[in-house]
Amino acid sequence: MNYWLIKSEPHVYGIKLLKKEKRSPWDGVRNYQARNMMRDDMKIGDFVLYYHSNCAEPGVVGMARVVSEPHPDHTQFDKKSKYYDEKAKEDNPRWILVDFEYVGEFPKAVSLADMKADPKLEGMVVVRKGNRLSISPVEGKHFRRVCKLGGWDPKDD
DNA sequence: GCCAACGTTGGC
DNA sequence: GCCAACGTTGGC
Repeated sequence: MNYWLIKSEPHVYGIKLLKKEKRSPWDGVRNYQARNMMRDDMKIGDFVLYYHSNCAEPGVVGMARVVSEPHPDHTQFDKKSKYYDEKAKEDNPRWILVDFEYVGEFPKAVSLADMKADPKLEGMVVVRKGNRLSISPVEGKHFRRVCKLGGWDPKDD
């Protein structure tokens, strides 16, 4: 079992929208490190901390789960999409993603400030200065700590 | 292959 | 809106 953190901007695709749609392909990722993690390392059933970025109070707001094998991001072939990539071909896709499923909202959000202030979360990728990766691996001990801070019982998973 | 210029992310 | 960090692009 691996744990992850994914960032999304709440005004673009917030956790409320994932809740409504139940599951979603994580399209639009155009960073090779993030792609490689989805393509090579994510497994069905892995738990994912859902993080809101670029907003008044950035932080982890809930839980999601990997629910698909890796497959091509269809937006790379769509000329009308802002994520269209002219170098990507149907028989040789460049961008690969997985689908995530809504699991739940935390009873209380865990803000970035809270995480930075918690000695138990030292070293976690998301609290590191200058971190811009939209997907990052999370250690089990950090995952459990964030759940605890959010009032989320991992036994519910 | 180096590296300057440029673009994007995202906290503040 | 500012700016630090850092990925990407393209000239050479």
